[in-house]
Amino acid sequence: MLDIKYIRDNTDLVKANTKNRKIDVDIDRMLMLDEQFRALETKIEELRFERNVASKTKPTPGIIERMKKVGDEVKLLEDEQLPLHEELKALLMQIPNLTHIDVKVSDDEDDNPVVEAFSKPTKFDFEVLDHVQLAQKLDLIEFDKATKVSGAKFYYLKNELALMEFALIGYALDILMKYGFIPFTTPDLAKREVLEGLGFNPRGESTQVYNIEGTDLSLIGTAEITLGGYHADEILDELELPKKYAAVSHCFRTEAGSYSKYSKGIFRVHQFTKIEMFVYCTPENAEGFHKELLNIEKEIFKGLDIPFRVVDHCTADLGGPSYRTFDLEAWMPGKPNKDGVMGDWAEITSTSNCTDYQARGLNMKYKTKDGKKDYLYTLNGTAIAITRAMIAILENYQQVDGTVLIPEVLHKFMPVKKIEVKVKK
RNA sequence: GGAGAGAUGGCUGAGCGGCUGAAAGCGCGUCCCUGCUAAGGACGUAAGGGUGAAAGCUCUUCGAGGGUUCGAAUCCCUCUCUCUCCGCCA
Repeated sequence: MLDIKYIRDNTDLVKANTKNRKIDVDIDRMLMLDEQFRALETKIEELRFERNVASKTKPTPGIIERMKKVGDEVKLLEDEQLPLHEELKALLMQIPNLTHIDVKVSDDEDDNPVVEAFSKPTKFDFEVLDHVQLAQKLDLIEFDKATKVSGAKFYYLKNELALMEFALIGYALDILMKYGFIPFTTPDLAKREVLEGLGFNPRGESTQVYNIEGTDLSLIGTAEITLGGYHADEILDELELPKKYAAVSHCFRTEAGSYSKYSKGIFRVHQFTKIEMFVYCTPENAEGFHKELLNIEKEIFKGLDIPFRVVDHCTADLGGPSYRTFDLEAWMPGKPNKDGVMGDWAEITSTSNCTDYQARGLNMKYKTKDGKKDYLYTLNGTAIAITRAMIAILENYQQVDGTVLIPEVLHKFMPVKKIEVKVKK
């Protein structure tokens, strides 16, 4: 969340930013609630002060009578204050983070400028198949069985593709270790307060989050949640920064309201495996680490030899906590573009600089040598999202003879170099 | 799942209705003495909020939430977590 004092002092700026982000929050109402809340707070404090003074010593019967009234009045005012505070907080949490000066202002969420294009789309001299067709021919994914067992948008990975999950994990972790990331596996469930503190909304109408009935737990949609909650309510020493973490986790998403979006095969699913990078650092280092995260993502996909480009999220497409977000989009030969022609770019990774927005939500600070305290900056980035990477590999590495080659960098992590049609036994 | 013990500041740990935002020790900081180390002394040292230009004044917080009371770290209820023992189990 943003600092409410900042919003008070920079109301016009915050309003404009919120509008650019296409978020509809009644900021005037929030400020009005804030003012009422503080006015009540002052009254309550005066009464409590009176009571505290009286309570220092044994009171006379007269004072006891007076204090009974004071107590009742405090209670009354508190009851009046509570709903104000709740609405205020709810509104405050809806206000998105500030936006990097270089981010394109646009109200079209597809209007993300391409900032770097590294390679040309893969060329084929035969008719390409999409990953669903390839997976079927090569017996790599089971959709029908998954539907039977778990429902739509679930899948079983099978044969070489099941092995490839572990190979991709091994490959990506090797690179992350090189950059000094501490490897983690984390819980797949997290508390509501953690999700909310990080700027995820587990209860809204179009929530992406699965909640566990009868608990305050949610299935995580990304390890950003468990890595971001890791230092909740802590004050870190500046000397131990940065903290660079990388976690392998399952990710669960309801995909509510995403029916119109491209969702063939394993592109948009309820569950997948992902390695997430997360960095805690000081404000002045955040931009540098954002670049580093992006560079690592690029290194991973350059190594896999997948054509990709980098886009810079426009204001309409930025998530609430993000100050700036870059995506890697891979070339997916089997994905139809908006004109219905086969082949399109599709998101495979995303890295965000969340400045102090998440740290304020979870009360995470750092302390300098001279004892100054301030909120940490947090950044996150996808090292590899397994299903999306698999689509890119299958579709870009398909051969004229119907086989799929395994990227060379994965060879040391897998016992096969080529995916072939299985002989039925 | 059953039985018991516990949860207090950066840490250890006292307090068990009012003078306790909290003894003592450790740690940390500033200064003094000594000055090669080691040791010694003085003072300071929780977080968050309101108000204020600031100094200051003030409120809240002793796992969380609720209750009793003029007054709660202290009493009552509920929950969460930790530890020990038993059971079960990958």
